[in-house]
Amino acid sequence: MKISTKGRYALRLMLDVATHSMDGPVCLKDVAKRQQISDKYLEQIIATLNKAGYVKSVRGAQGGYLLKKAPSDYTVGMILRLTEGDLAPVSCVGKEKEECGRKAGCVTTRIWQQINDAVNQVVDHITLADMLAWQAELSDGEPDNAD
Amino acid sequence: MKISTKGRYALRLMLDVATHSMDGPVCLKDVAKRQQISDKYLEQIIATLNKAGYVKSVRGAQGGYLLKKAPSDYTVGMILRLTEGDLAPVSCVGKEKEECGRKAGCVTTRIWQQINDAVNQVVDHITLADMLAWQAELSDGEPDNAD
DNA sequence: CAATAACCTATTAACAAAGTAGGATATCTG
DNA sequence: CAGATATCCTACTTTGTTAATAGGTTATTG
Repeated sequence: MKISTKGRYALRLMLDVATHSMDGPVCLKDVAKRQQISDKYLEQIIATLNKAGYVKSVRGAQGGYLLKKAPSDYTVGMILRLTEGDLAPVSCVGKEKEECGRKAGCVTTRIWQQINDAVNQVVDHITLADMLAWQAELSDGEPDNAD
Repeated sequence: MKISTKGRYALRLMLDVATHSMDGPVCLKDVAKRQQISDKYLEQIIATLNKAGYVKSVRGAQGGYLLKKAPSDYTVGMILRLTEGDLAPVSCVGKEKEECGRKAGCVTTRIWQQINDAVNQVVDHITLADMLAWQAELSDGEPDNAD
């Protein structure tokens, strides 16, 4: 039941870009430094976000990444599903249902369905904008992890 | 975010024992046949359940397993946590918290915490007794998977 | 005593997670 | 234009976990 680093890093990456893109594109080297994540690994992760059109890239010196839309347009669910794949606890529930043959008399499915619903309820109702607000409220003026 | 076969099988195993223990101990060979799971694998899983005192074993011919308490005394959460380990989506949340250093300014933790709470809310409020009721309601007289 | 079934431990095959590595391409700045 | 910066792209490796298999020992019943 763990969320992998890919999904967790993707979320921190998006949040970091959202936080620091006031003055131009945010480059991965800086994100890597602030978030303490390998920049090479971030490269792979942002590639997914880029292909999905979640960020806009600016190549070359002084380049980097920008969010394509407003922070309030990105739910945590969107970001996690893109990077993690379906968040369903088993493959016979969720978007990409895989039938298991037993479906009819299978009572455990109800549980997986409820877990799935509960998780979605959380992740689909929190946006990057919410997280930005939390951040502001927490550090209240101080920089988060900036050096 | 997947639940492994270990946890899923454990749940079906417990439910199967609960369902079929009216007339004496339930042996793994029968569970394996009904649930279409390797009996050798079930052995390992029930060992965990046995050590935790969730089931009572009866050795020798005509032996098998029985629930130690009433079905209503086993929540899905108990069974899953025993076999899967902590259900928390990340290691810095949940029972066995692992500090990650960033804790203070870490805004993503709130999300993992909320997911954790949501999942627990589901699994800690469903018991084997509930599942037995669902089963009865579904098949309504017919045997579930019995041969 | 023979069949049954729990108990115990080790091993393995397959897969995924988590990152590394090395280069090609585009763009800005001096 | 040259050089620095930073994205882009693909392949590889390492490590750990999952999901079983395998092969035996011990206890109990008929």
